[in-house]
Amino acid sequence: MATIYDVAKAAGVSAKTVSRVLNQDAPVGRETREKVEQAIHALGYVPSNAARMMRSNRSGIVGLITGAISQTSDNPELTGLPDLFIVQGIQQVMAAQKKTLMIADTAGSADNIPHLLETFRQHRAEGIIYVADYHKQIELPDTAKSLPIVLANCFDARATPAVLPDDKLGQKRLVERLIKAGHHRIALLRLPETFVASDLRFQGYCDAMSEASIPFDPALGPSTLQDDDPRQLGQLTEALKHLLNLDQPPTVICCGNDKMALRVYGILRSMGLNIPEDISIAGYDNYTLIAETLYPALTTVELPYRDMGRQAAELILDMIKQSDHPNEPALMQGDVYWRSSVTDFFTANVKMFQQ
Amino acid sequence: MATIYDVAKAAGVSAKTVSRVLNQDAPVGRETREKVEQAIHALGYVPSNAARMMRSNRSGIVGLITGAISQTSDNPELTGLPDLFIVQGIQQVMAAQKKTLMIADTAGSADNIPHLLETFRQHRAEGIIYVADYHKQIELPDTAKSLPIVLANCFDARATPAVLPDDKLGQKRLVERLIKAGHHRIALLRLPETFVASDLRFQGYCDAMSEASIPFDPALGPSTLQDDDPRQLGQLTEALKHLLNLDQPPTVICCGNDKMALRVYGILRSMGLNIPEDISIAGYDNYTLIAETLYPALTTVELPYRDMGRQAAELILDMIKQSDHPNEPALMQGDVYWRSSVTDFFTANVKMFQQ
DNA sequence: CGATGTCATGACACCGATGTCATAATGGTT
DNA sequence: AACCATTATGACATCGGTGTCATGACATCG
Repeated sequence: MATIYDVAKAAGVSAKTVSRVLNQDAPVGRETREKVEQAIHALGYVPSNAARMMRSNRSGIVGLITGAISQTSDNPELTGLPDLFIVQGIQQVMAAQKKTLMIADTAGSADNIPHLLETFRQHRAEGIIYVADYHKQIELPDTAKSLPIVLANCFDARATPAVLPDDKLGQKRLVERLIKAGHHRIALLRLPETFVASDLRFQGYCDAMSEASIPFDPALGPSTLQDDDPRQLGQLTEALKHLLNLDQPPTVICCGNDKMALRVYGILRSMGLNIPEDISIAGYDNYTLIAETLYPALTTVELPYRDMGRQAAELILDMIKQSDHPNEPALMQGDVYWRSSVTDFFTANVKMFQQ
Repeated sequence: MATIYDVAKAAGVSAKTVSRVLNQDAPVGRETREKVEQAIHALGYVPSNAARMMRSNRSGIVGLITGAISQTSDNPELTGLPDLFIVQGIQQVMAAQKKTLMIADTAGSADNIPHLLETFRQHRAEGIIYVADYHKQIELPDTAKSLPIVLANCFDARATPAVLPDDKLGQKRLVERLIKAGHHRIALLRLPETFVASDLRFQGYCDAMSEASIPFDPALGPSTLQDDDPRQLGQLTEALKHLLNLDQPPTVICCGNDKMALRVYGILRSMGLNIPEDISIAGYDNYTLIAETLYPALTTVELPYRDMGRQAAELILDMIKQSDHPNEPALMQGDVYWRSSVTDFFTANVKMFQQ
């Protein structure tokens, strides 16, 4: 590998002049510059980041940790899907700022974290972002104190700067939109309570209902499911039967997430019900693979992963520059995606009048 | 940040002795070692990778590129989902070998690649892995010649070492398993022909059929869909109607992927058909979010992403060590996941006898 | 015309590790 | 006792860049 001295010799100048050409931090004669540039090209010279870093003490590296961090063992199948969007958002900002992202995965065990941090420190990473696979509380090891750190899609008890989805507002907006479409009997199938999002979305649901002066009906509200997997199907069937057998059954069911909506589609159809003619369905996450593939396409709320990534990246860059960090987590808003799984009674009426 | 000299001073020894303690490459007196270790701990000293690298010239860094690389513009929504599993597989191997992964994304444009490579070179990455989001052919810019490089989930015309899913064998195994379950009339809804996997899986289908001496029926075989999105629903409905109206309709339909199977579920149900009582469905990808969530759960073939990642990582490490590279792409096998969306006539018979 | 300022360039030290070589002390051998 | 091998340690150069300072050549200004 060619060095700056090789280039200097080839161009007949000093190493420092080559350095100046590279960094454009001091005037260089046009003729000299061209000679140097030719030499660089001819030798295929690429400056060594390591050597640069030795003097400047600025690595330009940001560390990124994904995977398990809390002690509660997650479902390994579940992890790792949507966080990629967060990583992409982070990448965008980092690339624009000429920072380099160094990525590491806990491989499912929080025990690896200290070692990962050690590696990042060796590379003199300027800051660290930890990305969780879904909105949750975590606990960082004490080792992670010395470096600026930002949490994405998670938070801890020590008010470490965090970027979170605004689940409350998202659910509220969805329910508001449903009400605007003429729905009053709105059921909510909640995620298991172990999920932070479960309670927040329930609050959003309640807020929207009370602001529209629709009294809260316990029969519609708090159906909470226990497990995430196989047995859920039975619970879900029970919950749906319960809702459909009410004196005033709901006109729309909000599912805890798009995956649950996918299951609900299947169950309702096996009961012979059509969506949205017989009942409307909404999800949460805007997991496009599901939401857009389902027939009819699913009305849902976006989890703004890319925005969260971008925000987290900008936050960590700020913290690196000014070592000044916010106390409140940043809440990122997600849009409602209105698709054909929900009947809009007013649009329907308009159509009827037009006919 | 403390340096090795700070540690040396604190411990009352020379820097070189600290270095020896760190690297355990020469004997150090027990008492001295303990003093040094205490000093390291007290100062929170972490050796600088940059300084190390200057002497050793071994960075321990492997570069990873994800995202668009070919000129054909991909659907940005589609990209970036499953490749994370490949990245996880790579990570596992790298962590075990104490290598560090530096990740970069093309942000949807192949034009960024030269710049990414430049960055990797600056960090003196020892090799590069490029990960594609689905099995496809790509073309690397000429810049990517000097470094060892491995392609994962893609290949090029220059026989760059690659790791690919064995789509042909996967489809063959699935069809063999279907035949073993008593199916003879097996339909195949192919992916659009622009996908490399489309043809390979068709070959696998043909191989399995001919080895079982089932004559190829063009009415069942080559339904190829055009687009990936909205209009597909219409095409899919047409194709299904065509299949169901045959004199001898198929007993099972193999879908190009799990996403297509998800659509097929919806269409068939809106036609009033039950799965698998009226007709069996199989997918491809083992996209668990779909395959396990659907009711009934979907029989499908795994795309062995984690294995591919591991294989790619081992390959690049070999190439770094021995600069000896294979000419044939490594084909990774994926298992058949047998779930309840396909009727097994023999198991069914056994049950009937037992009743 | 001398003083001052800007441009263009080079010499040299330094960043923080580690490889090489030197040195001193210890213990075992002949 | 003289010699050698081994252990334990330090001095110093070096990796490849960049910061600091010095130098010479012009141009500008009062």
